[in-house]
Amino acid sequence: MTYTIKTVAEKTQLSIYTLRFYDKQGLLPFVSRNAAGYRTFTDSDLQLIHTITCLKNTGMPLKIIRQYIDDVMQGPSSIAHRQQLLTTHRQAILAQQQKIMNNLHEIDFKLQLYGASNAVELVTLEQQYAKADKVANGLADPY
Amino acid sequence: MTYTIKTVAEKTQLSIYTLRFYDKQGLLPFVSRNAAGYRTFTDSDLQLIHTITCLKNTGMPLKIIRQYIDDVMQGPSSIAHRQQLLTTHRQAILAQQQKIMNNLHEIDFKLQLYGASNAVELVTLEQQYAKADKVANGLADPY
DNA sequence: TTAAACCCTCGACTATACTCTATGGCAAGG
DNA sequence: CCTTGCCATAGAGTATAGTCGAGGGTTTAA
Repeated sequence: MTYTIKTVAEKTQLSIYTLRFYDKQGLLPFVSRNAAGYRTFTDSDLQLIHTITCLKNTGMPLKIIRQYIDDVMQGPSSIAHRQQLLTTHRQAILAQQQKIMNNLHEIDFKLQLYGASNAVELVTLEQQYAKADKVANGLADPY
Repeated sequence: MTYTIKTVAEKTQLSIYTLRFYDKQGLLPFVSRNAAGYRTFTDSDLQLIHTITCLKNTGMPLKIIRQYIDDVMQGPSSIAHRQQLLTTHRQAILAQQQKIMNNLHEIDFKLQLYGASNAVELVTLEQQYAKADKVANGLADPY
């Protein structure tokens, strides 16, 4: 079974433009062409594109994804380097998740404030405090 | 207590350039200027900048952050809109976290593969499959 | 009072990741 | 055979989020 770029675009939720762009960036060296120069995708290609989107979705820059793909093209000799790339990336993901969770808690705190029965009062007070902070320092009130 | 842009940059881990850029984008309408036109930050300003980085770190585009800040400047009358913005954003964060977790599992699966005692064999096999997939479809072998 | 260290704006430049247009070749159905 | 639709490349354009340099005013400390 082989697929045209259009079919792959539908299957992967990537636009045709993006697929061609990725190819231009060296992310799809594994995609063969037919006699007419058309990209001809196989199932194993889809697997690799899936891996690429996995890495992209977790925030890996295309440059690094390219390194990983280069490793894949090189075969088993690059396993150690692939491990290094993915392990480093794994750490980055976890750190990022942690950071986001902390920030989410602060957003939840705000939501709690806005959802309180005396929200108007609290928000007004907050603004009064900010204004006072300006006035006390001889600054114009921007509110 | 007031702070210069340099001090704020140190405190917030944002560059001076970024702070000025944010101001230019309308994210810091609450920052007053002194007689010489210098930005003069108060503690309440730092609080708001903290909120901005919270939203930015969780992936909110500057355009939307600006809407939120505009709400804050408007006072208590915008509470409903702030709630709407933050609630929507909260959903987006959670969806994103879920997606990342799923992708992380796949990366972990790869790492497990590369860490297996017979990793070389498995990776070789994988590549053989991919090659066979090409050959079976009359395509050139890109590996 | 003057030099170093800051601050300002404006506008140009960079990086990343697409997105689209122009131009032209190939392919499948009527 | 020819039109419609899909494929190709090159290169320009867009969006987002900064980053920086030039030119010029301000503050501070020796």
